Formats: sequence, C-alpha cells, structure tokens
Amino acid sequence: MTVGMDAADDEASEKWIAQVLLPLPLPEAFDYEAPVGMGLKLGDQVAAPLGARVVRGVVIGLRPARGGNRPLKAVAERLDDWPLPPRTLEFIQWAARYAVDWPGQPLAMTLRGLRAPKPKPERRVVATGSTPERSTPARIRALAAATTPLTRADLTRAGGVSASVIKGLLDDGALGEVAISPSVHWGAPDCGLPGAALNSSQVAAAEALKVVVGQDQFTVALLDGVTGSGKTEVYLEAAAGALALDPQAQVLVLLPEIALTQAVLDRFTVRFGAAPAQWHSGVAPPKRRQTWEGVASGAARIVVGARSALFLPFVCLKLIVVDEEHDSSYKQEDGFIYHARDLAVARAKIEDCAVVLASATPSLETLWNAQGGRYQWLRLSDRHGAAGMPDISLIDMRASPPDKGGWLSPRLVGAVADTLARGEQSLLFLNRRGYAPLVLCRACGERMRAPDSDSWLVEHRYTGRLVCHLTGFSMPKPDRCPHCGAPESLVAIGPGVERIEEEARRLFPNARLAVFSSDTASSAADARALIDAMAAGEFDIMVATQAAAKGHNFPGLTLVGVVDADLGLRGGDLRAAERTYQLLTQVSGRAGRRDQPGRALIQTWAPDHPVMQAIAAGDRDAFVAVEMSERELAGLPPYGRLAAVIVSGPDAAALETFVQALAAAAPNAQGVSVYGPADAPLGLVRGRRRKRFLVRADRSVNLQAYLGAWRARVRPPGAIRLTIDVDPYSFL
DNA sequence: AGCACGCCGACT
DNA sequence: GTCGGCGTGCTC
Repeated sequence: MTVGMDAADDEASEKWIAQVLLPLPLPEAFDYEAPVGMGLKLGDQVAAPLGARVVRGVVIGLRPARGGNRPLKAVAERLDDWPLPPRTLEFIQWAARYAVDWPGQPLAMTLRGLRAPKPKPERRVVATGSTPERSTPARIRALAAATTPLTRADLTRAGGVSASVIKGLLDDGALGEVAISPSVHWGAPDCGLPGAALNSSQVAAAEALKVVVGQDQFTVALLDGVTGSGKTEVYLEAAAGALALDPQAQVLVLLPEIALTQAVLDRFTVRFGAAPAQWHSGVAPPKRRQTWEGVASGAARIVVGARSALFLPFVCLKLIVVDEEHDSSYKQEDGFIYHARDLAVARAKIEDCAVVLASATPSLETLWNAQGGRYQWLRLSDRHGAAGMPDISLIDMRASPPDKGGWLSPRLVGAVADTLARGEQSLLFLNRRGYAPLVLCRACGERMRAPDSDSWLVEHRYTGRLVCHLTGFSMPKPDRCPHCGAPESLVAIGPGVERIEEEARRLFPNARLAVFSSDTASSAADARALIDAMAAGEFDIMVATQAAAKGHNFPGLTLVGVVDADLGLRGGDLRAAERTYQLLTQVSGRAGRRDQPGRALIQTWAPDHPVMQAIAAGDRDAFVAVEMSERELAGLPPYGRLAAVIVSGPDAAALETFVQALAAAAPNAQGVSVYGPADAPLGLVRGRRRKRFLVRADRSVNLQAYLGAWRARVRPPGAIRLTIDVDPYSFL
C-alpha cells in the first residue's frame, strides 16, 4: 500500500493503524498499531495480541493514526504465510454481509486450511566450495554429488559413502547445512492433451462454454442435461479453455459430496495429465495446508472439492464449476450459514470470471435466472451412450396396496421377480435409514424420543439400538417401556431400508441382497466397495437410501422401485415438491444405463399430485411451470426472498421473554412480512428450546439490511443465541 | 473462539 | 475450609 504523504512529513514517527480481521465471531476488524518497519500490507497474515493470548489475523485495512486515539496494542508479528489476495478479502467481507454474520466467520473458513503447523524445514547438506584439508576418493565422490542440497541420507546413497564421511566434510567446512522448506510439486495441467470423444450435443455445449470462458469476465452458465448426458466431459473442456487463458489460471470444481470426488479427480487427471488438488473434510490437516499454500501461491491450478473449497485464497481464478448445483448439501446449516452455489456466483462476480452450474434437475432459482436470460442456458439433450430414459410409471397404492405387514405392492414385487428371473438387478429406494422411524409402546402410547430432544428415535435392528438421527444419541433397545414399564410392548412403526430388506429377503429368499445407507457404508471406501460389487453384478437386489441416488453407474440395473415416493412431500416445507422431483428423477435415472432399457416403478398414495404426474410423464418443464406459478402466487423464492431467524436457549421462560421483545423490535418495512414466533418444528434439541421467525421479502427489498437493522435493536441475554439463516433450505 | 472471572457442590 | 464445575462476558 502506497501512501500519498508529503515527503516533508516526519515519516519515521508517523504511526499507522492496521485493521486486523480475526477469525472469530466479532462484529468488526480490530485496530492495532502497525509497528514501524514491519512493512505490513493489505492481506498480510499477522499474529495479534487478544486478551491474554495471541491469535492469527489478516490485515484488511491500513490508515494513519490520528491523534487522541486510545492506546492500541501492536501487531506482534508478521506471519510467514501467504497473504490473502485482495479479491479473496473482498469475497470474505461480501459473504459476511450476505449471511448477516460477522466477517470473522467466513475468514475462519478461509483460514481453516492452516490449522496444521508449517512443515519443519528439511535439513540438507551442500558443497560450500571450499576444499577439505585432506582429500580421499570417498570425500571427492561425496562432494561431487553434493552440488545441489540433499538430505544426508540421499547424499550417502548418491555418493556411495558412509555417514562418517559426510560428518567429516561438515566438520571441515567443505559441506554446509541449509534448511529447505519442503515444497509440494503441483503438476502443471497440460491443455494440449486430447479431450474425450463428444457427441454432437456435448460438442455444441462445450464450444459455447469455451466462448463464455474465453471472454474472461463474469458470466453464469447453466449446463442442463439429463443423467448420463455427459456433463463432466463438457465442463472438462470449459476447464481446458480457462486454463489456456493464462499460465496462472486456476479452476475450482465444487462437488456435493466426497464420494463423487475420486471419479471426477480421475477424469481431470486423465484429461490434463496431472492430478488436481482436492479439498474436503476427509483430507488430513497437513495435506490441507499444502493444498492451501498451493492455491495461495498459484501453483495448484485445479482444485476439486466440497463446498468449503469456495473459501480458498485463489490468486487467479478463471472458472468455477458447481456440479449437481441443485444438491441440498451445498447448504451449510451450522456455524457460518451459506449456500455454496449462491456464494460461487458471488465469488465469480468478484473474481470477474465464469461460473458453470451443472445439473440434470436444476433448482428453481437457477432455472428462473436462466429463463430470465441472466444465465446462459446450455442444454444437453441426448443421453450419452445407447439407452434411452427409463420407462417411469406410478403405482397407485390405494388400488394396489401391499400385503398386511409389508410395504411393497404386488406390482412392484412382480416386477422384481421378473427382473430377477432375467438375471438383471433391481434397486429398491427408500430415503430412510434404519429399521423403523418410530418406536412406540403398545400399552401406554409413549413414543421413544432422545433425551432433551423432540425427535423420534429410529430403530436400527442390525445394531439393536435406538438412534437419534439429529443428535447422534443412541441407546440399546430396552425390553420394557421406559415410561409405563410394560414388558415386550415396544413396536416398530413404519419402514426403513432395513425393514424393506427383511421383506425382500422373505419374498425372494434366493436373491443376493445388499443394503446401502450411511450405516452400511459409513466410509467412502465402504461405499466404493459396495458400489463396485453392485456394478460387478454381485447383488440381485439393492435396498438403498439416497446415498445410492447419484453418480453411480450400475450396468446390470434395469429396475428401480421407489418404496415411498410421498415421503419427501410430507412436512410441508417450501422445497418439498422440488426436492422430491429431483430425488425421484435422479433415482429413476439409475435404471438401464447401458443398452438395456430400464424402468422405474414409483409407489405413491397421491398419484394425482403434480409432482408424481410430472415424473411419470418425464415432463420436467410441466413440473417447473406448476411449481413456479405456485411460488409466484405466494411470493416465495425465486419470486421473493426468505430468511429464518432462529432463537434458542436452555430456559423456556427466558426464551419466551426474549422472543416477545424480538417480535416487538421487528422493523416495519414495505414489502416485508414477519411470521412468528413459532416453535421450530423440532422445538427441543440437545436441551435447548428453539423458536423461529420467518421473514418473507419482495425481491426489491434489501433483506440483509432489514435483518441487520432488526438484530441491532436487540441484545440476546445470557445463554440465548440468535441465528440468521438467509435463504433457508431446512425448516427444522 | 478461547480464556478469565465468578459464584455453588464434593473433597484433601 | 478449599478445588473446580461451567455460565457469562470480553477481547482492539
């Protein structure tokens, strides 16, 4: 930072103030004295004294000290870590304003890669140029090999000498010791390698994307193509275009879950002849630090990662890809609350680069932007390879109910039997883990709940335990009702995947069965093994939750049965229909990916529901049109904006008092409605009572400003916490 | 987020 | 009588 200061001023005595943003939930950056001679610049990482400790922070402003300020503590040290690029700083501050949260929160996301200590410098030895007093053949060999710094072990090997020879040369001063920081080699991507063979639809989309990327400015493109249409190959070409723009260019690819990263990493490796950097929760801290430094230094050119990769300190970002952009796992629900797809668009705007949103079932928000011409809309029509879309039909459960005690209708059972007889595979889909979602006492009607929580305990029969899927609490299933003491009175209500497996085993005793849920495949490796076994035809029937819904290719799979298609429609949340449509479309798309035609049978009690009709007809546009008009009528996203204000605390009475004060403090504003306070649907979690307000605003309203003004009028007392969730997805 | 200061239960 | 539980509040 240069200063327009008169040379006549006494520069040496001029005091400067560094505004240091700390990765903590503080309302603003703190002022520190910038010690003369430290040469602080914007973006520098520093150690700053805070209370009794010293914390890492980032300089986001420098200004001359005006007289009369209270005494400030001084920055303790400038850290030897890469500075944050100006645009990364700008993004962090933008993200905080967007989420109506403190700027330290997104900064903490950015600095999360630096948790592991800097790797220790490696001690190496190198010839100093001075000749030793006594020369021996071994000493000559050692010195000849030591022209570049080597570790002692390497030099022993290279020179064919013993360790004592090296020690002698060091004592003589002919070898000297140097400390070298270990650096990671990031293979430079080779854009000259040939891309995959593309069909005509892919070629058209890839060419269009190359034009978009080549403009080297902010643009949003929607890459819209059905499952199996080959979106990955298309955005690989966009990445090639971006990387070719500039020898420093960087590309970020966001994926909704870790399970998919390996496949995408492999394709990038093949396409560019070098492995991309990867970033997700499964990467160990030391490796993360290496990746962080690679990104900050510009050496890492391609990053494939989960939503948090969006906060990495890119120096020359030219393209962001958000794959499966509709996926709800892009929404972070705790800590710093954000939606990675929306922030990706914001980051691209700040970086002035292109962003590609890819999906077979785009979110209504994205479709709305595409329809309005704000996003460039690229459609991939063909399904890559031979198979057409599966034949989808609804099973009306009212007309064809399952046998007593079962969940599979005769039509679905018959279809599985046929598939089995042909030696093909079936997938039975139910998005519910465990054996039964509810356990109740036949004697007294008590519903088993987690302590301190309102949520039901789910029975897991493999482990013989009752589990709370919200808090992770679990207990062995008791023999008698803990409420009334009646023995053998606890009954399982409703099905989970384990119960469907039990039913399938009874109906098809000779079939080879597998269950795929986060319980049977808790690690990425387990999931991989199960997927590979299914792909290899080792199972006839797989019963699965949404863990199996995406990205996997099962060539022998020709039948998908959806056990309870209405599941997601219950509960009345804003995106229920949209999510159900997306999930069912995705699941149905698993059937028949090679040359075998697939079919999907969808069990529903509401076959007339527009979602079910649209899925059966394979008519996305019809579904979107219906859903859009309903949202428009209600002024809901994308036509209006929503925010949730959630207040929680251990004491119900204190919470009630505060909630009333909060309600009274809600500003009146044109185009804004505040609903609530209501008990949050799960009113009690981990002993904390929760209340919720919902804010609906017209698009013309500055929602963040409204929420900020509201929050500024109150101060949550004691243990009460107030969280703001802009554009909420979960209504829990 | 830490870390300190602050008032109430089981111990050398 | 203290040691320490974590509730509450502050950090430039």
